[in-house]
Amino acid sequence: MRELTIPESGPKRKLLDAAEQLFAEKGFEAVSVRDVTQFVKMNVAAVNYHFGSREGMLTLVILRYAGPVNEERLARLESAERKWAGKGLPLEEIIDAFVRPLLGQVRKTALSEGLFYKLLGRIFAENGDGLSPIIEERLRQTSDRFARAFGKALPTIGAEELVARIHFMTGGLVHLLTHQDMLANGASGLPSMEVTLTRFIRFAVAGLREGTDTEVVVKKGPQAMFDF
Amino acid sequence: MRELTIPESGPKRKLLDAAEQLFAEKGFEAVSVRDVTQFVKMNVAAVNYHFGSREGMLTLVILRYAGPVNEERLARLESAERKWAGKGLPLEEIIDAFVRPLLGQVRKTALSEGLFYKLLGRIFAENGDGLSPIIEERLRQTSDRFARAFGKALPTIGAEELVARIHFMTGGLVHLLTHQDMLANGASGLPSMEVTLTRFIRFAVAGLREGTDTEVVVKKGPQAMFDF
DNA sequence: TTGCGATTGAATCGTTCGTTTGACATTGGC
DNA sequence: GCCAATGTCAAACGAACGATTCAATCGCAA
Repeated sequence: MRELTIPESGPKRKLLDAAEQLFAEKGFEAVSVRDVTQFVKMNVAAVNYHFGSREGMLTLVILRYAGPVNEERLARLESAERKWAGKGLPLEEIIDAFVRPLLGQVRKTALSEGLFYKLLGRIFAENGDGLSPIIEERLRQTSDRFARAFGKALPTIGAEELVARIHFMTGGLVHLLTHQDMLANGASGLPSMEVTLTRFIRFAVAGLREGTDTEVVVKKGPQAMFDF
Repeated sequence: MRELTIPESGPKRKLLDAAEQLFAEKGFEAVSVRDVTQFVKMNVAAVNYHFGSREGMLTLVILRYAGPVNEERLARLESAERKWAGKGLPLEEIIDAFVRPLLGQVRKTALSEGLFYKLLGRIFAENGDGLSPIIEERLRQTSDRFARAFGKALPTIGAEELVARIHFMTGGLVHLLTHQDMLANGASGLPSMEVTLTRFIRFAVAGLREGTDTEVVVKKGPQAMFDF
């Protein structure tokens, strides 16, 4: 196996750029090493020479952006916690720290905005489903850290309920990233990601904060258990 | 191409059952026709004989459950609309009509509960991304119908905002289905889907109803182009 | 029993996949 | 000029894929 550092130029960089574009367009499984090498008119063997395997290339593609995104997430969260030390950290700030770093990384790539978000969406959608252990570990660290922050900000909500709500939120975020191009509405074109994320934060804050814990006493029949 | 009706017994049924289980476990792309036929100790040619192609089999697997789910969704929505005619249809009822049919179909399959929800999640996750046109059309009909109902129930929310919020909600639902097994929490085992869906409805209602339209005046950055 | 359509079986087709090989080209230091 | 490191190249490998072929077999009405 070759080094796992991210190249700033040269043929490795060229391959990574091509791979990331194709992965974003068609998904991780739908792109072969031949697709990638032909895209930049290089030889098939180049991928295995530079990355050891297709998997190695995939790992680097993901690491190149998922890494910085997760780091910025944690940095923003800690900065916010310092700022609100003593007082309780508002829910909006946590969610903001979780989603806004997605915006920060988009300009560092040659990809179009939409494609970049799709790439990120695909990364977070798998969430350790066949991804390399390195990536999986980093994702887990981040989500654990945020889960604790959410718990502090929402002390009246039970653990099980909270886990569920966080899952709902992350699901919405993934869907938002991967289906961003479906948000276009008639006359006006696509809303900017800035606007979409702001909308998402409002949505998520409301859903997370809703009431307190859900009464989980299933009364009798399969469907008569609503009391909101 | 052979007939597109869903068999109640016989070798076609046996193949469909095997395919649906494997698709649910590993995903649509990760299962070969050889996997399916070997699973029930039939010949490789059986799939192409009975369904015309792998794609034909996949379409039937999806149609067998996505069909009834969507039909029940529409039936429940119309029933609720009749019940609340005149008065405004409450948001909870719309979402309930959208998600509860998922519960109704689970007992009609030999699959374990968890696997069945994964299957449904995979279906709705693709949402016309490579699925057969027949299925795509039905999904589109249903989501159009519900989008209109949501619009009526939330008249103060702008169209673009509403589309975004519905996307957030469906994303959460898909994630909930596919990652249901991650909702387990320490001591107590998995919460029942009944409970999880109830939680989801509360979450979604709160997010959808939140305030009115989002103020979309982006303060300084380059993208200030919204005026609804 | 005979005949016939429906089904199954083993074998094989042509493709595509990730990966490997070994020859060849390029480069920089001595 | 020479060596070794580095990179590129065409070619091929074995495995897996969906699909097809065609003979063997089955169920069952005539």
